[in-house]
Amino acid sequence: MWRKPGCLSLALGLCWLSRPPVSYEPGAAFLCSFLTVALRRFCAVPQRAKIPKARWEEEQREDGVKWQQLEHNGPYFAAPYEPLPNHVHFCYNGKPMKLSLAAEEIATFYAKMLDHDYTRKRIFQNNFFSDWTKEMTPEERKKIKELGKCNFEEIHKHFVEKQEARKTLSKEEKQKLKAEAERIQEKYGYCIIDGHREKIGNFKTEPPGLFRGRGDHPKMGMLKKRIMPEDIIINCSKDSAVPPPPPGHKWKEVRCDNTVTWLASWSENIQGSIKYVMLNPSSKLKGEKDWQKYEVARRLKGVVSKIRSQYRDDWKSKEMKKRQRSVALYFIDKLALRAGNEKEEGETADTVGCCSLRVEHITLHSRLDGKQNVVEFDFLGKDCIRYYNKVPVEKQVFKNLKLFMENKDPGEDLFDRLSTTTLNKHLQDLMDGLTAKVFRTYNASITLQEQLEALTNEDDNVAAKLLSYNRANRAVAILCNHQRATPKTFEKSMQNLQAKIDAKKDQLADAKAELKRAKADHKAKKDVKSKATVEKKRKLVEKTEEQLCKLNMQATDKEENKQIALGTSKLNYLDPRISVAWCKKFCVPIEKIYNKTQREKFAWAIAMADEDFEF
DNA sequence: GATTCGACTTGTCAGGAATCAA
DNA sequence: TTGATTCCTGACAAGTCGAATC
Repeated sequence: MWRKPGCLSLALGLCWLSRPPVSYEPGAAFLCSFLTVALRRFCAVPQRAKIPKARWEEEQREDGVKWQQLEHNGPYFAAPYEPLPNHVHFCYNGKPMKLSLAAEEIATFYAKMLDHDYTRKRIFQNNFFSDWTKEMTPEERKKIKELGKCNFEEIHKHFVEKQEARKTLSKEEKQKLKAEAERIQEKYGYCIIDGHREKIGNFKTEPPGLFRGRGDHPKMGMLKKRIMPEDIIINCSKDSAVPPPPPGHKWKEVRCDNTVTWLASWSENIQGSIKYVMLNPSSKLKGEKDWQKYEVARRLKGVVSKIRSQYRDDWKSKEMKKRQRSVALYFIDKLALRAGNEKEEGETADTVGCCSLRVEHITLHSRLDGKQNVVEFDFLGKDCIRYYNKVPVEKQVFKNLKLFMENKDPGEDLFDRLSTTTLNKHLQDLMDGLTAKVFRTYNASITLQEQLEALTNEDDNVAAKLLSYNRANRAVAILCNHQRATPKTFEKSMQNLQAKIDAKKDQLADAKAELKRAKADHKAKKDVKSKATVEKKRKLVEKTEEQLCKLNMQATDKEENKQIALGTSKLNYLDPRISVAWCKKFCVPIEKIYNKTQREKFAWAIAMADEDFEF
């Protein structure tokens, strides 16, 4: 049996299958191969004995091997350091001091950030000064002893002026810069993968600078070193031309590993982690992965009630380990908390997720605001974004939490018998491919679908439907705790919008008065001309009413969106097929909800989902 | 079973491009 | 045309999670 969404995919897929890769057009070839894989993976796959050998082999490759051919031009390197002009001075203890090139370059990194909050933080200052002195000459080190005596003002001013000068460039000069950027993009920004030309996501190496860790990151201000060709590992296919390193340099390594998706990589010096050059989200490879992710979440839909009833049973388990696991899973499911991996102390900011919650992060209230068994969460999550929530929970969960907290210090782990590894192993046993983060994807997508169902009114105009869509999206963003700081210009732009609304109201009142007059005129004259005037005025009233309605919708949307960021959930958690289906069903142009880049990323969903799609 | 490493996704933010209003 | 505002994009930090290693 073919699954329902697969039927359409089948038709589209067979259509595209006949197109060879060389006749590539971004959308077309993408869908061709995309739908081929889809047909195999998510529809009922024919038995081994019934499919040709070549196809069977291709299927076997899917899980391990990602590509057969990969060609690219390597990464694009940051421009070399340009020394400061002679008239720009660094001053120490009130006196100008000429720095060595290496020390001067690092001083410019700090100088550029002078008006940023970072340079007012003690950790940032200390880390910077410590790393800076390491790069100084012995003479400089001898002389420069205190950051407080360093004056970077002139250097800062120099860069501000440089930036201003860029803004005032002539049209021709701007065109020239644009053309150069396009040339670089054209040369380094694309690769050939299995016969298809694909856009690369980040083809430039990260320039040197000062590390901007978020929150109270203990390493903020440390020097991020310049990446050289000798640091780069190139990944390309054996039979393709190896990209030439910049003259006078060589690559660290050239390898051919087609089980991975990166084109180049290097190790960064702050945390010792690896950075990668990868494909753009619009690429077939990324699209396939995105699709797989949502299919796993859709499979969870089929087993979630069973999983929920099991973890409820486990709340009463005799094994402490099971109890902790079941309560943690309940939080992950109900509150869309992240898994919460262990982190090395002192290496990063102190943030937590579900499994790494500590006793100090929750407060239990038997009664609060008229509700029973309330858990108050207060902790810093990813990127040091505060998670604060008061949640009434089932009595057994409340009892368990009391038990988990017994005889523990505030700094101790709430779930001391649990780790993300053991939790995920358990989830894997419940459903193939299930991990903690799948719950976030599942709950986000199902919430969007349910909210759209509840909020959309078929008879509304497009503006009202969009407000409903954004409200549904907002419900998900709140669930996932995607907060943002109120934009600095919020109040002003709200005032501007209100002024527009007031002006439109006046306009409407005028239009209505004119219509009234025209009606009276027509009543007296009863001729064709006056009748036409009435129609004209009536249309004007209708148009103005519609415009006013649209402005009101915008104002409501803006106000409700003040502290919520919709982008992250839209890009990473909401199955795009839900949105595509909604657009088709309610005749809303897709451009109203996805911009160009988003449409490219979700090309697979736009081609695949019809109005009946159900997550 | 704990730890580390590698590969990937998710998330925020700054700055430039595009759009709008005067 | 210009300056203000909004939107979009790229940069890059910070997560997740599986595999390798001890």
